[in-house]
Amino acid sequence: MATESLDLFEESGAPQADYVVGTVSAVFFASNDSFYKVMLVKVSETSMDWHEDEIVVTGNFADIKDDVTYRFTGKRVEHPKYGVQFQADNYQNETPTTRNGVVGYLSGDDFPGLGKKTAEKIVDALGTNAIEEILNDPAVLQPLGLSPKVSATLISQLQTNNGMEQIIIGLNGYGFGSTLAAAIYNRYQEKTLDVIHENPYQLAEDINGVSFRRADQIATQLGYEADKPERLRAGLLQTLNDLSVANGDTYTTAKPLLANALSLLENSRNVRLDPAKLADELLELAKEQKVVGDDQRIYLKTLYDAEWQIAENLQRLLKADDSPAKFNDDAIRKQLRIVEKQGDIVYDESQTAALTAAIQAKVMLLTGGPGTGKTTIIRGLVNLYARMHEVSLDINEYKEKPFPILLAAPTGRAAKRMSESTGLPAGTIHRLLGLTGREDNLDEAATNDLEGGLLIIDETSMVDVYLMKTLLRAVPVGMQVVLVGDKDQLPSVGPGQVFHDLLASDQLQKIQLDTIYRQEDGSSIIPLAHAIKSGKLPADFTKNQKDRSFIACHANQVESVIDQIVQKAHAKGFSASDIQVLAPMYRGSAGIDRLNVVLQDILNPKKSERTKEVEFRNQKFRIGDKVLHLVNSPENNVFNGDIGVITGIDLASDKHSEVKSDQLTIAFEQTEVTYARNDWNRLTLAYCMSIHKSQGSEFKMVILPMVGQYNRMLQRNLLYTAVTRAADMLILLGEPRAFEACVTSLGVNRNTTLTTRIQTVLDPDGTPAEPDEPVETTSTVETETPAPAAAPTTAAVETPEPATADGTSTDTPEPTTPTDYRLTPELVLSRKIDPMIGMQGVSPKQFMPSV
DNA sequence: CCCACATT
Repeated sequence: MATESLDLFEESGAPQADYVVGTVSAVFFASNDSFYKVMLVKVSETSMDWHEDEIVVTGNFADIKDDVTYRFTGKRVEHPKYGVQFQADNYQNETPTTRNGVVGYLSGDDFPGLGKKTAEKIVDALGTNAIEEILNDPAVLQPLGLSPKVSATLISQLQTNNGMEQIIIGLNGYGFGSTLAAAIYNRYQEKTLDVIHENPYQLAEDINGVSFRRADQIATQLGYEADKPERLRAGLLQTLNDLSVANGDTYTTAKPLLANALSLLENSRNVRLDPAKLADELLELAKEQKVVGDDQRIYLKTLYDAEWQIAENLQRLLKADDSPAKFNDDAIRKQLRIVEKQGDIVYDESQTAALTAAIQAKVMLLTGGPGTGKTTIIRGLVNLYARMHEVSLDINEYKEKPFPILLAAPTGRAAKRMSESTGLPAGTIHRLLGLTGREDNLDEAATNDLEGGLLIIDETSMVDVYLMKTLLRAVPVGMQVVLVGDKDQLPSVGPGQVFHDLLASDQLQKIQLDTIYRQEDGSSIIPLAHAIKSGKLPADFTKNQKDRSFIACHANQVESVIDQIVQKAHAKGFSASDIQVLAPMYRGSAGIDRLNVVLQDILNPKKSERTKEVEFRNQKFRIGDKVLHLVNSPENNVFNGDIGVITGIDLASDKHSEVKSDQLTIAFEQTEVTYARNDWNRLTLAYCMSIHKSQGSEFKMVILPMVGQYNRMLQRNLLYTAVTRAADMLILLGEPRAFEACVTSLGVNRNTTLTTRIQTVLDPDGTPAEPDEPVETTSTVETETPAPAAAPTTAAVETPEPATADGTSTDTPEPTTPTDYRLTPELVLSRKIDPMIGMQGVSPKQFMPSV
């Protein structure tokens, strides 16, 4: 057999990769949901300067056998915790090609009943490529007179060993590249090709990254007819996903769903389909429990359940008798004074009220804009908790037992900030729960049970419904939960607007922080932010202020105006790290990519022909460039969104170079990291960055262009987020109409029903609010918190009337069980519920695009 | 059109 190369994974971008040849003597770790493995390899040959027998090899490997010799290619890395490792990006089965090798392989453990003698006989007859010969045509064994049993074992074992390769070849035939092929194989294993033949649309349903259209192309190859029910259902699911999840909504309605699905199904095959059949398949999906209809709304089942489960888990935590220890206010104040003394801080009345409420609450929402002291409250709460409960905050004392306070955030960066501000360990929510971030289905994913007394989540506005459901499910009764966030920031990447909806439900205790502590009086940036929040630009918007100015220009002038501003600022002593240009999108003449090129030329020009420079994906990197790190690398203490400066470029082609591949060295605030060329996709120029990426950072001077070109990005919370990144100076430029468009178009406009679910579960007697006409919901919240003028107001601590702050809400009747709303097959079949899920009085004809 | 999460 020829050397087997799975060639399944991304090939190395490095000019020359190192290699290690050897056998796997132990597997230290094998991921459940990917091919990732950490293995100990007995080295027989290597290109590296390595004098030990064994080395730890990491990477993605499929079918590792302990008696097979592999050739791993990749690079040597230094893991901060585990020392030297070999990071393989490719590997091959070094299948024997010599006579002895083949004989050894065939007489090995893989082939029971086949001894050395028989193996020699086979090789003598068929040659050193005997394995390939047998696989091509098992009949070649016949003349050898092997026992039928031995011969059958031999053939089937060889086929199994090569099955994976066959499947990968099959997947390649359908046009799947290495990454997707690995994901598909991982999901179906040896059944992969059967699944695809049976129903190619299964791929679209199960595999992230396979769309309906992709599956439909395969189905066409396989001769699937256009009106097959599987096809119609797949089109409906894809459309449901496009209309809800992709927009951040948790549901859609029948009319757009059927109309869009019909056009998707018809256009991708250029056929006409019967809308009635499509409506039938929608009902079928409901019976299969893949979608749920509720009133006029249609949900993906997982999203429907997630909303209910968030509400139910909140109820579980709030209703529990196991209430947090009761303290009297005097005792709290006494301890608070000690905390103040130790922290060299004085809490004002609103902060004292906030801390006093939070220390006793089962579930507490804490919201406020930038500079309103959320971090101060978190730090104070941690210390107050330790004093009230007489627990130590020294993690060294918790070698055996769990730390009583859990701190987590949805992003690595926010977690790092949390850890820095409290001096306590903090991590991502995923890590807290033991999730890998690649789970197909958070329902099936096993999560850690949380232990401890207090859980604080920061940046809660970035948590989507799936993650919130999974998080709350893991919280034990009696653990206090404090959710901190800024409801006016950008919503989560995933579906829902959980933090907004929790606040809007009015069923949970909340603290609204309004007092601005961070900026001195006379600032006009914070009042601007508040004006934006309330939906209008201030009258002085275009007038220049001490800390803010506006320059009107058209999209094609943005480049030159920014050029001039930055030249001046640079001359005045602002460094590249002080100045941050923010923009909503990458493309276009006023997009991030273009502006980065312009800014790089001003702030870090190529000074001479000899200036070192490397090129990567249309970007040039030079020493001194400001760059953005795009993924989490906790082992280096560098996180998605961190900004650094290139301090070194080492070219492999340099005469004196000691490196084997080109390397960049980047200095971050606390650490310096070296990147081989393979890792450069983790970097991008950062003179201009997306507003989304800037969330959670602050800059001395923010330069913010806004033009009609950004069209659908022009939203209120986007502008709010950008403006609130500026600590000292804000320079706005562009088209006044674009800024107007931002404030008038509501950022928070996702269609969700979480608010209603919470109200139903926590306050079943209350007036059932009709869900969640987004405009109404938002205005409700805003009237509660009248946008303050520049004058600071106090924090409002609200305890909802029917809620359970004192843990004695036993008079609350049992909540209406959500099951009543669910469209189960039983209900459909028993005709207790009209299965037409909100389509009453609507004939499918109405969904037809008018021809 | 923008966006997060991970493994010994």
